[in-house]
Amino acid sequence: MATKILSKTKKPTKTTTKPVARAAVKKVAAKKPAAKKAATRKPATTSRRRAPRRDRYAPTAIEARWQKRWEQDGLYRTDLNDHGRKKFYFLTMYPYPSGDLHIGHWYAMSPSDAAARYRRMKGYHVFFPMGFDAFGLPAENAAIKRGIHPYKWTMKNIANMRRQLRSMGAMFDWSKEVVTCMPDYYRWNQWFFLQFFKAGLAYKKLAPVDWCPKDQTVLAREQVIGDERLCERCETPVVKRDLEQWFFRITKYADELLDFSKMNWSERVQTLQTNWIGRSEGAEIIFRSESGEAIQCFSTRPDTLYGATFIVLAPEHPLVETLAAPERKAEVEQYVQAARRQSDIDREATDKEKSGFFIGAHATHPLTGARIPITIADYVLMGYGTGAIMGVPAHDERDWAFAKKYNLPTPVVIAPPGWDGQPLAEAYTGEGTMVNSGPFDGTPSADGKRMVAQKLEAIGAGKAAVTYRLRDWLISRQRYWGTPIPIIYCDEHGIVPVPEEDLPVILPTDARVKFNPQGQSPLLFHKKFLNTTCPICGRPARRETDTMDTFVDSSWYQYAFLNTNMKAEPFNRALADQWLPVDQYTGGIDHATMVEKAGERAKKMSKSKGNVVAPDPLVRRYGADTVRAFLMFIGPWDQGGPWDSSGIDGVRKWINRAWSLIVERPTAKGPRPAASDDQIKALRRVVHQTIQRVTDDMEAFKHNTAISALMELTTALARAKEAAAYPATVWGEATRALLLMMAPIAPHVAEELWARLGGAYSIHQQAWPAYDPQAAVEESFTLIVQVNGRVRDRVQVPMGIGEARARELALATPGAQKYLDGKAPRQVIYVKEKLINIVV
RNA sequence: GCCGAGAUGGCGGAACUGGCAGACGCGCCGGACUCAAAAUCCGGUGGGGUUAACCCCCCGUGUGGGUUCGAUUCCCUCUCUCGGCACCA
Repeated sequence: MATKILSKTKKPTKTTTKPVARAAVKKVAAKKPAAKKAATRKPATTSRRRAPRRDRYAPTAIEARWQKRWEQDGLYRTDLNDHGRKKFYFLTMYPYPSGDLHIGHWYAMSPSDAAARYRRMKGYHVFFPMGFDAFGLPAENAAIKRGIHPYKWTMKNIANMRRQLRSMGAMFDWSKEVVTCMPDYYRWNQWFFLQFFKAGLAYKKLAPVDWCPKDQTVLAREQVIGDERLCERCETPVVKRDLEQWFFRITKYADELLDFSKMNWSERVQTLQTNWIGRSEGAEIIFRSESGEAIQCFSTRPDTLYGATFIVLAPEHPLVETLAAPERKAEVEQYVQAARRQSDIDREATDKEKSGFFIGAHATHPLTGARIPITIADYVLMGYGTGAIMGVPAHDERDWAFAKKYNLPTPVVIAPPGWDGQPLAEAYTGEGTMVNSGPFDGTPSADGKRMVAQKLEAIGAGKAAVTYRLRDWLISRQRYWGTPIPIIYCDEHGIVPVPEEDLPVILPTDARVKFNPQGQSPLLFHKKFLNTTCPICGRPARRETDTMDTFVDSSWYQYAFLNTNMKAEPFNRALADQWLPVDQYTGGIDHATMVEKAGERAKKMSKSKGNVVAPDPLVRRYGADTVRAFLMFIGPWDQGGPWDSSGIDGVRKWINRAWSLIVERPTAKGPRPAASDDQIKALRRVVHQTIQRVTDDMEAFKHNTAISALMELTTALARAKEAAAYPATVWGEATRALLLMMAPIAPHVAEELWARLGGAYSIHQQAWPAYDPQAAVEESFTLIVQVNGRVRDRVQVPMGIGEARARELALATPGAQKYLDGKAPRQVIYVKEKLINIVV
């Protein structure tokens, strides 16, 4: 649903000091005294052999301990009524309780959690709720296959997935959890339905649905697999069938959905949305048949009206039967049946030859009065526009193909630029000048569109009109495991909405529900549910037995999380005003493709190898911190990609190194030299440069590069530790900064090490480290010396060097001398604190 | 077909506003430790040429062109990959 797609991460401008920081790291490294190498290893070795097992990094124990403590202390409970700080609402896709979390969930959620934790440390009042999208077909399938009741199956899965989600160590506020299959939740689906019904936005009509002939059931779109359109469960080709269905009139809001002015959506998502809505401007043109019927045709090119030489109706068009000449009825019927039998994929194949059929009737051209034939053809779709078009072969490729096949005339009415008056070799669909168009001759086609529409309106034969590809939302499912639609059918009063005070209409969970579908909702066979009384007259009546699409649940869950009293209202207005809009949503369009990929892979693997990419074993082996950090490290988050665990060792090693940095003594025995002023400066420099890098990366949701920076900092600190003894203030600042920056990414180990350093509980309630630009500043830089754009030398110079001096130094370098070869420079380009390019 | 995103070592990926391409990690190679292996630690690692060695040189960010002192970065062409839409009138 369009409303589900929220904005992606913003891209703040970013300033990195990467090369500078790197130089600093190297510098710190270079300070490593030769003594280190020479130092005798023996004592260190023995001590390492004796001591190590006791204090090795043991993720499982640490993680369990801190998770318990956080839970006890309610560390992640958000007081929604606290107005003190700037709010930040993180929303992530709530999972379907399929039974097991897969790696795609972790991929979507860990970076979200890291971002949420980062915001919290930056002083925001963060809300990060979690829940379950608990209605849906898999529960019913499980019931059919294994005889477990959908409710039981769902609840069992939710219990397991809660445990798995907790093992991630995310800062979800479980006190606000929502489970959509609970009456307190779905009663509001029903309530919304009733409001829509009253406003005329919920209506019922006959509509074609996907139908599996073997399972005797209606399928949701996502249950129809692949281009072959096979049933998900039994791989039988799906067919179309007409059934009475409930709809929400979302098309009424199409234009509103296209207005992005108040949205902060990415280009890509806007395009998707625009595509999806498919707005077309044009005109509705009424052709009268000779029998007097009005045929409404939609066209985006009213300017080509004078070139219309035939009318095409969709085979399903309601006028087909009325208009067909008696002697052609049989054949028309045959063609219509053939078209209906085709699967969508055949019908919609663009390269297929156009087929059509003259139905033996004619219509009158509204402007010229010409007599033009009425045909039916399967390239016209009932579901779009009016289901009828005017055929303008000279200016539409499909009409061209159709006209050529059936030898219809193709008069040119839009002259292409520089047209020589000769017949065209193919359809010309571009803009041009109107010709052979009576009073409109000479009008540019762009203006003609408007003018022709006005003319039609003036004579009552049409008007300017807009159509959309977007259809109304079909919300009914002939299924058991969903929200009952709160409607009652009375013989006397027809369709009667359930009174609001009677909500919720409870989905019966007793054993009398038969799940094997008969092409109708299983609820139809549940007499106690089915039979009720009419709210108006009190006489026996029947309930609607269809249930709602699960998208209804998820279209408002961001409100439900903010609700503290689901019994009284769907959401709390004051809290909604305070907390919405959602500040960051993950799980939308981009990550959806990742989850799909992970899902596909999992499917494939389960088929071929009998195993699935499950996070649990990984967590047991590496710990949640490593798994989280690895998922964030592998690449830019929004690019996704297939799951591949090679490389996870690198992340594990990093956390290990951070562990030893804090926990272990320096390798070398005996006193280290006191750190020199230069060493202290260099250490603080790398610390503060890293703070800057990591802060920028966290802001930009670039966890991969944030982790790289932290790895570099860890290395630099480890080397510094071996090289010298730093004053407690300096060393403390450095190690604290490292841990604080690790906290969002690897929350458990950061908390543990923080505690060991004597830090106040909890690290997750500390402020994000402040960046000191003074400390980060470099004293010198490497001036690149180029001759004709190629690097020929480098020279280390002080920061803030003037151009004249830089030029002097650069020209004096051996590299420059060699390539200048005595020639005088023609031009010298100086880029401040970067390079000098000498052009000869 | 249309729209969008992308293409950088053996692999995942990095690169500010046009300024040292390949950060960080994996893998691989070499070394230390070990009876040995694992683990750990240290060093190396784009390709080619040249050298006894150090040095040094050339090529290199999908293709071809352009702008520029200088292009992974900006512009145009083409190829391929991924995603969306697709007989939408």
